[in-house]
Amino acid sequence: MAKLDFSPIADTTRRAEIVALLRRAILTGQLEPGQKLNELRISEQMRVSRAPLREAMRELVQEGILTSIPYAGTFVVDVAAKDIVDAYSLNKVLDDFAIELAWPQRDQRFFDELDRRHDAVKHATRALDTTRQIETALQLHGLVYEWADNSVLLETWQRLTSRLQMYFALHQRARNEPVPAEDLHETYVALLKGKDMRAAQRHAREHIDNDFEALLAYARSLEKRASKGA
Amino acid sequence: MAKLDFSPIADTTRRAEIVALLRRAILTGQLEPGQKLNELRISEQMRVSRAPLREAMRELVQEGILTSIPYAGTFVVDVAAKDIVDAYSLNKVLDDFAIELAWPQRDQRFFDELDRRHDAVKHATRALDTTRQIETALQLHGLVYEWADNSVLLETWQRLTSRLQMYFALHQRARNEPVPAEDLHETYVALLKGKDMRAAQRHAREHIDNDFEALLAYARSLEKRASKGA
DNA sequence: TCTTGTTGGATTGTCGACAATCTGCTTGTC
DNA sequence: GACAAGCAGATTGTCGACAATCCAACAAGA
Repeated sequence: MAKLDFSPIADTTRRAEIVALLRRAILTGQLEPGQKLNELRISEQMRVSRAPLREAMRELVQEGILTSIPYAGTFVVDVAAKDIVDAYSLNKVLDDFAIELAWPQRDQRFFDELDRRHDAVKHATRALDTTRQIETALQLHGLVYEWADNSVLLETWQRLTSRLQMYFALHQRARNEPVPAEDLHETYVALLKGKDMRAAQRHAREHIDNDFEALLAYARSLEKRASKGA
Repeated sequence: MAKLDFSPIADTTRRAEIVALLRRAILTGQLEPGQKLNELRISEQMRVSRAPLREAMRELVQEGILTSIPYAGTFVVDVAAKDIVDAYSLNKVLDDFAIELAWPQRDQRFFDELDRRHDAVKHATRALDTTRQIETALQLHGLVYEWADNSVLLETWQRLTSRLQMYFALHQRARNEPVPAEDLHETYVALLKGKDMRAAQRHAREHIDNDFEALLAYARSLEKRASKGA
């Protein structure tokens, strides 16, 4: 018999597709923070009834990218500078842990996948596709989590990723400048292939700090604007 | 004007109440792992239509204590030994981080609340109310997370707590033995009041390891039973 | 006997309509 | 003009019914 791995077939429910559509819209910044989601309008646009739409929204509320106030509406979460600080400081701790767990598990498949994802980042960078660049960069960093073989950790990371992606997307849209042509992940990938785990962890922390500084500045500007508006 | 803090008024939607009811049933072990939730039956029992029930179930799926398979049903999550190991190893890392963040924030209110929650544990222990004992013990440990002033960390802890509570409840129900009369949290509370943060962190890790050993033994027995049944 | 197709019942997914609630405006009163 | 009461429109929450899907039992054929 031929050796062939079938992957699970596509999601068949409307609900799942709606979740994917909404998530994408939020994470790419098409839906802005604080914006209200009108159920009737969205359900008509998607040619779907409100039932599966509402169920999808409940999922995204629990995922942390929507918030719901009974009888008032469901909104895209507001991004405060504090949230970004919180997410990043936790991310540092988790990255440390993930690298530690994944380290002894590294194998040829890990290295191959590392290169594949790194290539994806480089490709998106060359294509000046910022949205895709953010997505692929996060997927690159997610590899150690997938290899850590800890389902709860992976799940936690995925939740965190949603927010980070949203923050990055907003940041990029706001600055609206060309993406950095140089490749910031070269060292990260090299260290993950190397023999010094501590060095890899240290680099990850610093790498995170770099991204973080730029994002935080943006977050602060957001808050200033908000307080002026109020 | 009198200084008075009003707490938010009760949840007004059926959905929220259903979520609370189901969560409680799952976390106390009234609904067993792997058990299927029949929508029609539950909605009739609760005298509620399926719409809010389904929305509530979506929330609990995202919360990680239910799993859903399209057109097949929604089930209470199965507990595998690996899951418990994963949850506990992550919990250790998070506890470390939480204590570190909360440490400089400790104030009189913190110490008062620490004592209050400790008393609650002791009370539940004396009353031989195992369910309540688990609940209060987790709330005691949650205090450092609340004081850490990191919303993402707190949220992560709360998700983790659901599972831990479920594991503990199942463990207790399975063993069905009287709860330990002695108080295991005395040292923990004392160290959190003291001056040596490292010592507190170390103790938390060891404390976790203790609970973990007992739980893991139970989890292994669960798996044995499952493989026999299959 | 094993495999394959069919069929009926049960359950989940989706829909359209109705009820409950909120919000902003208008109206009336002082 | 200021303020409270009440009304109208819009939106969310809930309901009951229908459609799509799955599963187990059974039948038919090799």
